[in-house]
Amino acid sequence: MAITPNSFRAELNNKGWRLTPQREKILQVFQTLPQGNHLSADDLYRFLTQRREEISLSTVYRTLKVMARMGILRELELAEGHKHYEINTASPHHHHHVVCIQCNRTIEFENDSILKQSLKQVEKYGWQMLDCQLTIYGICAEAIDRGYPAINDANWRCSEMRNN
Amino acid sequence: MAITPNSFRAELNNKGWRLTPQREKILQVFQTLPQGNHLSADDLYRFLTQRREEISLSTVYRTLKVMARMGILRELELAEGHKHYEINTASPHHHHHVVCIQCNRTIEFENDSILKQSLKQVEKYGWQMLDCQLTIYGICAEAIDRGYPAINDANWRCSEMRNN
DNA sequence: ATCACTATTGAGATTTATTCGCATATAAAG
DNA sequence: CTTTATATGCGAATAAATCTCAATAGTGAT
Repeated sequence: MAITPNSFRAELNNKGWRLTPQREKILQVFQTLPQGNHLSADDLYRFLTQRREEISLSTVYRTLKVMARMGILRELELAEGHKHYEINTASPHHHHHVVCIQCNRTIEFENDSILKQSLKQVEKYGWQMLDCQLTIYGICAEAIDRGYPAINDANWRCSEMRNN
Repeated sequence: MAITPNSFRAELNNKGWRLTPQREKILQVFQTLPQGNHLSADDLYRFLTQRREEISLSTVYRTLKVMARMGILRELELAEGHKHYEINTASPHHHHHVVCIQCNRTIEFENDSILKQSLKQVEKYGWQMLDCQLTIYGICAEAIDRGYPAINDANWRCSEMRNN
């Protein structure tokens, strides 16, 4: 099931696109990235150039976009103001994020039921799913201690949970 | 439960901030926005200036940020390259998005169980939730017809759903 | 293997969204 | 009414991402 250079080439060619050394390198980086790490375009560019790989920043951006469109990478919108990317694995390693908007800390968690519900949702419309991301924005315990109480507290009770 | 100018002021003052005419106007715009609409900073700026309201683009950006941090607005990351904002209502009108990465079309859907699961998740860590967003990226039926098959098709079967 | 075709690359300029700096204005609290 | 710190407006400054275009190089066909 895991993508290989050859299946990557096949998928690219299938759309009239090409496998280049740059694209292969980028795939390789993401595949060897420890579980839970994600890179920005700039992170990736620095990483590759430090390894003396020949690649330009433009190509990094272009390749990230292509791979996200193919569903190979997940484009994450955390709280830093720029995008991060990681390998888009299907269940069981598919995960979601909790982000503290005060300190930018992120926690990952897995939840297969969200994946299932998402799939059901898109199939209802006849779409194809590339990725689904549940991102929870909140305030971490430490930030609360430092005096950042959120206001919306009581609002976040589902109707069902409210009457108790 | 709905926020009023007065409760808005109270929440702002509570943090040492102020209710200004600009902030009140912005709240009002979002509150009267038809369900399902979302605005970019620029949309909002144009809308207000067309109504001859006195406000600067900087203030629009600043206010959107403040209100998102307070949990009053949801900051949406759809597929257009810039952020969109909408009122952040709790259940039952809380909704999520399906986005076509080819044509940028978005569909909303409601799902209370996602809200509940998110809440459970953050409480586990002792955090406060401001917002949770499930965003599903995919390819709409029309785009598939026009020849944009996604590659990841078979990957998106949960282990459970695979063996049938 | 070679060819022709067209996608891709690299480098730098450019665009677009968003933030910043600072002087002025103005809510809020006493 | 005064004080004080926050908020505003304007334009300049950043930062991320995209575009331009000539040169390069995968691909499929011959």
